[in-house]
Amino acid sequence: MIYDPKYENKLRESGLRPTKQRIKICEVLFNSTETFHFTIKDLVKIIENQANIKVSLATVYNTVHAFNKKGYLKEIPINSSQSYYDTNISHHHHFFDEDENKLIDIDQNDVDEVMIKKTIPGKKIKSIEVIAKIVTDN
Amino acid sequence: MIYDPKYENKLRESGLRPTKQRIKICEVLFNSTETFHFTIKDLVKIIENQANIKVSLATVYNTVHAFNKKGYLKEIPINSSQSYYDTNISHHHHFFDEDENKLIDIDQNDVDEVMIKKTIPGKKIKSIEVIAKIVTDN
DNA sequence: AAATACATTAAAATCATTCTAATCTGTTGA
DNA sequence: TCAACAGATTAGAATGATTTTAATGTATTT
Ligand SMILES: [Mn+2]
Ligand SMILES: [Mn+2]
Ligand SMILES: [Zn+2]
Ligand SMILES: [Zn+2]
Repeated sequence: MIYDPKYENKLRESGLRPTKQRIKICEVLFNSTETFHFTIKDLVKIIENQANIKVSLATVYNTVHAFNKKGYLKEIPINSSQSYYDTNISHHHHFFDEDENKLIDIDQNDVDEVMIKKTIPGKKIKSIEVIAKIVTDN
Repeated sequence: MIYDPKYENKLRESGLRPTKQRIKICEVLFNSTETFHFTIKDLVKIIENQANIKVSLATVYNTVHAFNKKGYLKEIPINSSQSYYDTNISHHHHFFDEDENKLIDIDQNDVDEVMIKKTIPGKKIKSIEVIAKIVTDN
């Protein structure tokens, strides 16, 4: 089997071997020009729809976790029973539509850079996320 | 039984009757001058420690949900299997210490107001939260 | 090709949260 | 005051996302 070297690199750099299940996950996550937000359940559904190949839940979790740890995916902090991930790893922020339970990107340009004056001794800031909850206006 | 009218009001305004279990929960949540962050598990532990009275998990969830809905508590968006709540309902933001799994307040004064230029038709912003993840610096 | 290390999988375990349904208590109005 | 009712409490069951297990399969190394 010939692997798209882009995916092979992403996988190896994430500490994973390029297997056909993982290549399939990569195709779903990284093939499109548009980035998107997803839950594990969403991802499994997409794979099943496109699927000639079966991927177990355990493999999906394991692969998404490795990509998240490596920084090829970003987990978005949301109050939900499910984790939400983003294939857009550039610095940006989010609306969370509470009616639809959907994330919407806010460009970095659409928010002034968040400057935090307070510091915690011995700690460094790893990430800053802005989450704006939105609801139907009426 | 004589209720502290402060708690009786909070409860009634949240649509709940003032029972001794709920008064106890109020004492833990609202008695101290210091605000604090907690998970349901934390809260149950505090109640058990101070406890002459037994409160079921179902009642704790039910009461916390009612206070959150009414705005007497705030749920903080965090990637965690547990929900984190805040007794500080004033507008402020948070560090999340990933080593300790603890929230730390950031005063409104310590962050410039977050202005979002983007709008979504038919939707209004309900809340804006800034979460800065911090880790040991070395 | 054989040996090894790592991956896949179905199924079980875990654990926070929600639900159920039996029992109990605060509230109200006769 | 006190019966009747609405709502509250509770233990335990159910749910559902996530993690773990352990048997089997596959990529990689030698
Ligand atoms: Mn997670
Ligand atoms: Mn919740
Ligand atoms: Zn995004
Ligand atoms: Zn706080």
